[in-house]
Amino acid sequence: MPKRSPPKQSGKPARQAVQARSLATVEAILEAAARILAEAGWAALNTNIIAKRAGVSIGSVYEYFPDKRAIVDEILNRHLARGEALFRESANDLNSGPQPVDIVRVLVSGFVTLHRDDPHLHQVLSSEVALTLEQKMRVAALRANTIKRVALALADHSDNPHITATLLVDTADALSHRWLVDAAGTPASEKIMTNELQKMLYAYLTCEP
Amino acid sequence: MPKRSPPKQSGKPARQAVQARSLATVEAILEAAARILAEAGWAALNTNIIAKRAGVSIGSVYEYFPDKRAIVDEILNRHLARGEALFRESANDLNSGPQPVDIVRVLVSGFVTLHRDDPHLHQVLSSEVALTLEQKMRVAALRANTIKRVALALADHSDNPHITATLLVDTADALSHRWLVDAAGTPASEKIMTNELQKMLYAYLTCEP
DNA sequence: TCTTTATCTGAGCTTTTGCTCGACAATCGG
DNA sequence: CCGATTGTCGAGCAAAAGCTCAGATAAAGA
Repeated sequence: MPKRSPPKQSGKPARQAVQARSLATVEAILEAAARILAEAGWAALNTNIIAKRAGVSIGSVYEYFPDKRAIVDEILNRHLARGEALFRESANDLNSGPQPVDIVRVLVSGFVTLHRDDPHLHQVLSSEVALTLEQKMRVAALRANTIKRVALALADHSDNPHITATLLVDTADALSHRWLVDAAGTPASEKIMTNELQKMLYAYLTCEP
Repeated sequence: MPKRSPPKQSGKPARQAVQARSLATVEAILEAAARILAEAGWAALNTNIIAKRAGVSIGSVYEYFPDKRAIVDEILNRHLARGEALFRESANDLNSGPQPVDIVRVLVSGFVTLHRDDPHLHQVLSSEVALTLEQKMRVAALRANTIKRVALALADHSDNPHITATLLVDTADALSHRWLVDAAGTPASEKIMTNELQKMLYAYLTCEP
């Protein structure tokens, strides 16, 4: 007869934390994994190291995560969730018929906020960790929604809002990513560059050829 | 007494191909590795698979490459070499006091050419394979040189050529990468987007606030 | 307090995979 | 044509890393 009721019978179901200490264990595991990734990269990440750094045993890791990938997935999911939340907040700032300056400012400051968070970790996540199909679709959906929302705000300022919005969004995302994430450690002149980025997007929006 | 003279004594020196058939073996190995990366990603790449797909034995792989990483390094080095060659060619197009339109056109078409080559492979290389410090420095140097060259051409068209050139280069690189590499398989409207990209860069260069 | 449930432990099993090595085959030089 | 050199082969070794499990400990419940 089975000795334990809830844990697992043959390698599958992960335990759901209920007591406070187990909650802390889960967080310690996630934090340890994130720090190892940020400091040493994906190649250095293994479950034994995670357990040691989190101050728990390897067994505990597998009580809460079915496998190694699930740990990284949770880190990734939390980042995506922050992006989605930030999108919802920023969308409000585009409600009352904003002018080009406002649109550009909201867009750039939004991506800067997103990319300022734990740059080393996200550098590794974006350049060393392969996303699952589901995660790729979630990223694509967030991008599509952002473009759609910006296109709406651009209705009076462009004769092809969707294309214009695509340029604005992709540029703000890619450049803030490059300066804040890829160049993490080269603080250079974040202020100057983001300011210049706004100038470029504004020029694109307002200048007639 | 040692049986073989050149091969290796204790695991280090890789053989240098001299006969035609061994040259073909090396190319087959590199091609197989590239195809596996492009089709299945870094996680699916192992030396036994590479050998099988290349139609050679695992022993042959280690005759020409000291370890697995060296195979990927060679693929990476060839791509970097193409980028550097393309830079030298394009630099010539910026010699005779080019106008903003010319500068933008050369820049965008250069990055488009670079990113059109084997998009799936390079998507994996840029999002799953960790670069060595040396490779990162080589990429940084190429970027710095490109910016410097563009800044020179901009001398008469900007009061801060270096900052302006940084925006132009990083934007052209990042956006063409996103549309041609990340979105590989979504051919969408490459023509339209790169055209719009040129419009944006041109507006930034020529419009006064 | 005593039972039950929740959580934690870590030695070690198992699988994966990078890589070696001794033998064999092809090509070349003279 | 016949050594010498270059190139090929693939079973299997060894290390790394993912993961399991039986039992110990802590908290909750009665």
